[in-house]
Amino acid sequence: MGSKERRERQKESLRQEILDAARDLFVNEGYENVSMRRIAEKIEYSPTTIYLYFQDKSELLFNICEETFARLSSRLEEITRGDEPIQCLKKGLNAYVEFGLQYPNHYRVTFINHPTHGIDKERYMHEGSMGMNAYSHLRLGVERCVQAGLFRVTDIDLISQSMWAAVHGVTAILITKPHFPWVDKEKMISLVIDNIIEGLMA
Amino acid sequence: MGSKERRERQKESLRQEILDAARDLFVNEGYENVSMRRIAEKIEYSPTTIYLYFQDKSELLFNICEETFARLSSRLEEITRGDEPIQCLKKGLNAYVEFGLQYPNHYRVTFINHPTHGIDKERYMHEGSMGMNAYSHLRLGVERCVQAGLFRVTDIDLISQSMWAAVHGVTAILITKPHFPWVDKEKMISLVIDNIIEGLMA
DNA sequence: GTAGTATGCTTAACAGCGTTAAGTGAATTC
DNA sequence: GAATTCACTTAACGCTGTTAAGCATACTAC
Repeated sequence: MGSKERRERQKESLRQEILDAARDLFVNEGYENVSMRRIAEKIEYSPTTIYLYFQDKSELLFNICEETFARLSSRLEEITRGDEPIQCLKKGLNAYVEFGLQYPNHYRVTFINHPTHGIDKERYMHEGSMGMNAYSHLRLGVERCVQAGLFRVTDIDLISQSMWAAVHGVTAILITKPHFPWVDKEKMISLVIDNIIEGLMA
Repeated sequence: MGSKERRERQKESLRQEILDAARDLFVNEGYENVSMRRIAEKIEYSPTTIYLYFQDKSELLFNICEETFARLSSRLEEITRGDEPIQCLKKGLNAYVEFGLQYPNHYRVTFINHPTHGIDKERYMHEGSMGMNAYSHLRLGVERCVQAGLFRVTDIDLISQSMWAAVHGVTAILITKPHFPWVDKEKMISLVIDNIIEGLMA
């Protein structure tokens, strides 16, 4: 009796269809500018159908973000496999920024926008989430530099967090202020990364 | 015939009342979580009355932010009047972060949240705005360091922008991710600022 | 002093939002 | 063939920012 499995497959396929439609709209128009009704229209179902597959709008987004940040995570993993720890770290930080600029709406939602008074403050960036996964790659890169005795500071988490803050700053500000008269985006990214690492080296 | 002036004063006073109510709500609960109806309730007028004094919700916020960032600007001005250019710069950057953490909702709205597809992308941070004013103070501090020959890079705007990006990063991430297990917020702020300046010095 | 107008505010409504309760028609089970 | 389950829809709730229209009060002019 394969009918049960067939129906299972159909359900899964609609679930994916919803996710695809939502991703497309979120990425191109931004989370806040996309309504459940518009997603429903795109897949040609009624709005309420979505709620049979996802708890609410934010869960849609969460799934899409985890998926995207899994890609960042594996990208970072490749990079940090290199030999020279300082160069790896630089490349990793650079990849982080480039990734954010490549998926500004994902980045916006995951790292820039409101936890405000919401419940799901800890939905993203908790133990085991893809965002945390990416952070742990950065941490590993820092650890290697510290263990090689390359830095004047030795608190690995302190360093990692300050680096994250700095690269987040470049990424976020370039995304949220695209009309500011930036001298040269690439130069600025490099300068931030170089300075923060240069400043750490003895 | 002072009646016209009296009415003028009354209008101005209600305008302020609206602004005060809106500021209080925005700062304590966040822009997105406050409705026009709630502001109206607080001042005991009908919601539509607000529209006789302000074009829309975003204009309310804009006025409040300009007001707040004027304070940041003057705070920075005091600081950057000091003698030792590097110390001034450090203090200025520190003051920037502290200010952001002191008024997280103002900061959020002005520097963190969506321009998305809106019209008023250039409402904040344009020539003559208080945000830009604050930036120009930072720029002045950098200029003094460059002219004193203290930095290995000499492009003043490039340096200023990379510094802004870095301190924005710390500020923003501490505001938006308050539940992340930060090692020590103050230490992280210091490390970012120290590193970025250390990295620039020859 | 009264008619006419301008001012300041309110009531009612529009079009949209996320979300839920109730209902419907077809497929599956017994 | 009847009962039940399943996938989905229709209608609605309560909220949002915002606008159009209306209604008193205060001011102006004759």
